[in-house]
Amino acid sequence: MPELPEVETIRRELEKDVVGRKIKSVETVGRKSIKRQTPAEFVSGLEGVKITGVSRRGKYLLLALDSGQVLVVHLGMSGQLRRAVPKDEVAKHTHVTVTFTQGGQLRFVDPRTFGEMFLATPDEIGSQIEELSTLGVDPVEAPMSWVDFGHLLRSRNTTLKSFLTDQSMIAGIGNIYADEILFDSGLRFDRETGSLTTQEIRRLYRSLVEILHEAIKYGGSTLSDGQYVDLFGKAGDYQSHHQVYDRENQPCRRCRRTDISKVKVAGRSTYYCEVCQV
DNA sequence: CGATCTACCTGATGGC
DNA sequence: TGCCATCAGGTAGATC
Repeated sequence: MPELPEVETIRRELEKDVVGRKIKSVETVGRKSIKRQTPAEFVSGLEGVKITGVSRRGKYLLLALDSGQVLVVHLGMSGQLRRAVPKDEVAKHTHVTVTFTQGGQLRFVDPRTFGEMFLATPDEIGSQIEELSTLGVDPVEAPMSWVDFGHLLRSRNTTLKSFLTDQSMIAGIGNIYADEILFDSGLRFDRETGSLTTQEIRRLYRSLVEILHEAIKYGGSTLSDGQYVDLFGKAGDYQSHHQVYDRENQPCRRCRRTDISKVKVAGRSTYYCEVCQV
């Protein structure tokens, strides 16, 4: 579900809304979302602790705590963080409920349970925890030069889509934004990383940064299943700006001559325009 | 190293 | 109406 733009939308809201709050109590249900430590360890690491900041690396949210630990949140395919008050109805698949001393709650809801929450130290995040320590550059938090991007691109011998969605290269791009970025740059998903001209590299990097920023501006993408919503349950708006994703057999908005194609690559859908992307 | 498939889950949707 | 197959924003691990 959520890729960089959706996670960044939530990060910005958390920054305004939960930083400075103190955690009174934490309730976990089962351990579908708490996989790396016992629920008791998780709960005791949070109770009485204050949230001091919220950052993001790729699709990971990092809530800094005044205990020195970090609350790491990954939303997986279907995870949601939702602000609530205790009397609000508890949604199905609510696995973690954090209650603040000043009132109000933060709830983690995740039907498919691919998401998770855990506590770690900054040290562990930097060196021990594989997924985080091997994460590539975040293109919104730490943009690089297109020249460096070119070096990174050439360090791998694969297709553009597989490069873009490789979290150890560029952090945060998933299936939707890879397709949108490739369309915007006029490049096919199956072009080899080593085949790009200097101009194409520059165009790809410019599209990458632009698309992600545009998507953040519109609050991310909410597809027809309505799964992605922000902290307050609000859907994103960027889906109406999609040029290719989920637009199979609809006319290309650029050339207007062709219908958008959809193919399966390594089990995932890929949308593209046969005419506009070469 | 790189490509592909599987598994982890629940729920929505479409065909018959 | 039910039943079955297929699909879904992610990631890790096995296999070739």
